[in-house]
Amino acid sequence: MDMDERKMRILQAIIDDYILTAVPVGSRTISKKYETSLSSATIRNEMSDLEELGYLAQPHISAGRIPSAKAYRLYVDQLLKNGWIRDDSDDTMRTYFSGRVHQMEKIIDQAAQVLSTLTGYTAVVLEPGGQQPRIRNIQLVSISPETALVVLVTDAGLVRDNVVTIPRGMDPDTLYAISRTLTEALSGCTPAEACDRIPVLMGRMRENAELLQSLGGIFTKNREEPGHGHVAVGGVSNMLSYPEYSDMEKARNFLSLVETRDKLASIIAQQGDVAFTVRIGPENGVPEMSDCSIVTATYSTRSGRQGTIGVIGPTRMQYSRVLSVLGSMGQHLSELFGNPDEPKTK
Amino acid sequence: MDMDERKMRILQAIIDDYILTAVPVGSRTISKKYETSLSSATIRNEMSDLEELGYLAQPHISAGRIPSAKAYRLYVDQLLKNGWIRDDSDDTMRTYFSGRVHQMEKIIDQAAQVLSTLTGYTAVVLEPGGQQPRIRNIQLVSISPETALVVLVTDAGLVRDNVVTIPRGMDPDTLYAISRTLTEALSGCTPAEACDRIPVLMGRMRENAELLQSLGGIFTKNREEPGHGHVAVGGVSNMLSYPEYSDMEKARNFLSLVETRDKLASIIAQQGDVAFTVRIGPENGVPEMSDCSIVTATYSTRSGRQGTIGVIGPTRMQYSRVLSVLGSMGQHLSELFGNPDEPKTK
DNA sequence: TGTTAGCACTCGACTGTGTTGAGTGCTAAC
DNA sequence: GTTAGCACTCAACACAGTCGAGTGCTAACA
Repeated sequence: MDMDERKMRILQAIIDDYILTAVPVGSRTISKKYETSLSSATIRNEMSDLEELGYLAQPHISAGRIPSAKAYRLYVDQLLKNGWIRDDSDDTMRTYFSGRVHQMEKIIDQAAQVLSTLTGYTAVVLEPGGQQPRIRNIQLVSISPETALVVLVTDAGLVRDNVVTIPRGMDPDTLYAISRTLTEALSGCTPAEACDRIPVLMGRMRENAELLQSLGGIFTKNREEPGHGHVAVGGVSNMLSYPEYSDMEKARNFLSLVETRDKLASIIAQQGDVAFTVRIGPENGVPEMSDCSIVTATYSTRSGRQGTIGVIGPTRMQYSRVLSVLGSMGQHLSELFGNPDEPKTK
Repeated sequence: MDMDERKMRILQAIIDDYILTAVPVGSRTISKKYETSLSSATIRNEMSDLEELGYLAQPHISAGRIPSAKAYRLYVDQLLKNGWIRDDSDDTMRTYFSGRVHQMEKIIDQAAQVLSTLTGYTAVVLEPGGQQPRIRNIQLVSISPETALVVLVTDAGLVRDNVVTIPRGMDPDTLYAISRTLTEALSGCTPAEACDRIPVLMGRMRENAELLQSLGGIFTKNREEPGHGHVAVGGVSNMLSYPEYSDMEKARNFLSLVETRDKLASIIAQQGDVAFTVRIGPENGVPEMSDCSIVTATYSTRSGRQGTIGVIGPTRMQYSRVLSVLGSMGQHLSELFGNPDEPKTK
């Protein structure tokens, strides 16, 4: 027994209907709404075949069929092959971003917000990560007679601030001089490399050994932290409106998973550099999410670092819409981070 | 009819039992578990009186009584008057904070996490706000030939970064010189004041007019933003485990309220400078939270700016525990922000 | 050989009916 | 003022019956 074109059409109809209603779909429904030229009995036979092939499942004997993960996989693969429909959301995307925000974190927050309202599911946006960021500038800014803030500018525009103690009474000019020396010595390095160069610098700047030590600590910390950076989440409450989450226990598990950002980030983080990743149900490997699908896409910054955007929804999510919205958003973010417009000074 | 001491004891017992079980409590329960010297009939009479006084309510005629908001109010007022019990969590508090983190945002995130696990409810921590922050230092850090990052250090240690365009080819030393001038001119100002001084500076630094204009934009933006700063939330999933949220619609409303951080912040933000605020049920004025209680406390930074920490739970929350934990946390945070230890350089 | 009509069967969802038990209010006695 | 007793109420639960959507199978038809 093989998949012929008609079986394909029927499967498609079942998936479409199930995505819409979340109710097991029966043969009569298909025969009346989709394949009007065929009787329900014929559909029944075909459905029986489809079940044998593993594309359909029956919750119980006297209910309709629901698509299996395998069916969704087929569906999505076809969708990706044929090119998803790019809808108008691409044009309207920019209208969702209020004004011109230049802080990466804010943009990411907003992106998650927009994604979730546009899709109706839960959205996650990850700050660009991947390869180690490269230091571009180091500045020591005094904040009290004894402490200074270390501002680390990396090529992602990302700022990591940390406090170090400085010798009492060190004046701003000295701080600046040190900052310049440090920047010259370490710009272009990853935190890990910077850490290795500290001993070398120690020799050159003997008088500030203590300070350098502190800096070393900061670099190691940055290296150790897998650091998914900022993780923005939006539309968590959306999930509760889907019948698959009427079970409180499930909802709770989902929620607490989403709350632990680190875990969430490592689930979403996309490996490889394909445009889209679609993980359906059990494919995502997270037991708490065995009946969720995760769709991710990437965006990239000017310096080539990659960020991930993702949508989490029930397995019966509207894949085509989600893919389209994610595509647009990815492109939009890439633009936004790729060639930053001059700030709006009003 | 008046509240006598026995009525008080019975009311107390009812509240205690209801907080524990969330089940309407009947006269027999009280007579057996709390007031063993009285028969259920006597309790019944007293309960009838208490209902007339507005302290108890009956969900339906043949069920036990549940405490009204007024009862909780009495209960909490007494609790506050007698001084809440400081439990050991004060000592153990610091063990919950992993290592020594120096980034305010991280600390706040962790605080929300700790508060929610310690209480079992939803916790919210607000960055210090209140009066306008005062500028302490301004640094321009170049990030590309044409753009610079404006690092604003305020007395809260808070960093707000924004990007401005700079004249092409401006070298770091010039940037530093400008930074120094700016710092000297504006340190001690609030963003609003700084904004007003821009025109004056314009005269002095004619060659950098454009840059100053951009800075002005940043200041106004900071002024306009009511800016509750960072809002950390923890333990949202906790709420789903309480029977009062078994109703999906309610849970959804709660969740989406918590998701809109701005709204949440303005609800939590505590006015006045009392140590604790307890808003019970309808008292909090938020329709979506009419059956939640909100308990808040404050902490303060070295510079006297105030932040708020809060716990949101069902009306029948364990007020004494929550108050105690909030008290400890407030003190701990104040310590943390008040006299920052030297960073751990490993 | 594929399609269709018909029929028996299954089973979840819903409905209506008791039954139970926790709880109350009231009254009368202590 | 306290308590025992009694009638009453009402949510929760269990049980049985009905309904309807859906299936599988068989036989007839093109």
